[in-house]
Amino acid sequence: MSHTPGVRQAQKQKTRQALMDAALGLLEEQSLSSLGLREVTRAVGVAPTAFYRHFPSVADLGVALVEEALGSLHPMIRTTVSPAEDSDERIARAVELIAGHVAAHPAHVRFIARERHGGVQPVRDAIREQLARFAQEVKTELAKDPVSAGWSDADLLMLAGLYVDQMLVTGSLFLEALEVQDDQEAQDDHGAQKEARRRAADTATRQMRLISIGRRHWLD
Amino acid sequence: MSHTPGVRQAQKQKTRQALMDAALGLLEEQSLSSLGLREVTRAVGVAPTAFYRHFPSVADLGVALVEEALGSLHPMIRTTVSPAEDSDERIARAVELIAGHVAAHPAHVRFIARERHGGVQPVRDAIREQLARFAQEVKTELAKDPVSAGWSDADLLMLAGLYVDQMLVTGSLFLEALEVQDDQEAQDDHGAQKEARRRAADTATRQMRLISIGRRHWLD
DNA sequence: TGTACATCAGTGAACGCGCGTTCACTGATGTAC
DNA sequence: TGTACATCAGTGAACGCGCGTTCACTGATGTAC
Repeated sequence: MSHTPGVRQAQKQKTRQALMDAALGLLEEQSLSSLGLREVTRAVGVAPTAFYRHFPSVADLGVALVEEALGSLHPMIRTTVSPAEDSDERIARAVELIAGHVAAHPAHVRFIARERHGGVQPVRDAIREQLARFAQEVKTELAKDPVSAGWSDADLLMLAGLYVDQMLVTGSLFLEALEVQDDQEAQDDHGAQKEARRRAADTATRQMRLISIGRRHWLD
Repeated sequence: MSHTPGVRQAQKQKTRQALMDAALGLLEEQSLSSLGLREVTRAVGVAPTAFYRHFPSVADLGVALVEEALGSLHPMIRTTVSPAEDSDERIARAVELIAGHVAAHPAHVRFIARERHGGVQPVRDAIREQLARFAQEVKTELAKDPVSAGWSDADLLMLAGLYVDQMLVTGSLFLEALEVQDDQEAQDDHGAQKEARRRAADTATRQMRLISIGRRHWLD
């Protein structure tokens, strides 16, 4: 190859990803500010000192995790909020999308919920920045909707923020529903977890519907 | 005195409170799962072993802090949500009340925001329980309002949950506004912090107003 | 294609340090008579 | 009121342990010619 080494870089990237994956796993039951560097390297199976080849500190690994957890969500936001024919249908689609994302990446969602107000400032800042970007993107989509005719910029951003916060609240709600199964350890076979998930979806749907109604009558 | 010792119990209570106060102070810049027992006793000026006379572990101190932070808020909730003449006036009162509470007890508010999804399960559980109580109390007050005529129980609880979540979102918003001052270190004397607080109040007011509008048109 | 040198991801020993917890103790406060 | 004994909040020494970070190293991969 011309200039990109190949094998060596690929192996490095693999180890780096293994460190992030191991950290994310360990963070299911503790917060970043108590996560140890040795804990992470032990879980991966490399020497503690290898950590420094990839991150200056655990906090920097945390910032990388924020990017991984939220970076890929921007395109999804765009398509979800964009104007649709029926409001109820769009809400149902958004709730299902959040439910699916939480089911597919529970550890990422938990990490963001936990560290958004957590004890590590660079990570809090990275999350705040990503959420602000989300709000701007949602605002841009909302502005395209005919329903937003006559809305001030400040009001559009206010509503976008409400949607972003509500997205996180809904994510946490589904996360709690996922934890129901762990509690009962398969002794109840007709699905208390499914029931919890259904109730979470129901609550989230109604809340979004109420916000949507408020939106339609905002300029009355 | 008859059966209550007095001096000894009072001194014990004083030390216990000092431990809680010191912990709350230390928790401004870290999360509970990384707070050390020795750190807390050092801040108070007692021997590490004295800690065990008051709490079995740091997690139990955390649960006591949840009680301290949220226990006294229940009466406030009741009077704030209860039916009022004018909706906008009630919203303004609620936002001011939250702003005042955050200004008076920032460390308590930060602690709740941080540990609600934090790494210490007993503390998460204690917070969840208190918030569920809030939701029930809000629901009871909402039910008394003529606006709620025809609402199902599930819808009332859904709205109560939305209000409780919004209360926490607003609290966090004011908390962020408080941190603006620290960043600039008095080099800007015409109050960037006051401006941030005003914008937080403005956003919170508009969001609550939108929810309130959605509420009024829920049964349309 | 083959060789000689450079790079650098991962190693392993070593360090000083603060941690949580144990234990027997002390001495002021509380209780019984 | 005075005395003798019980209680118990706070002490201080000691322990074994895992932590983050340093350093010189090794050996596979990459590069120059």
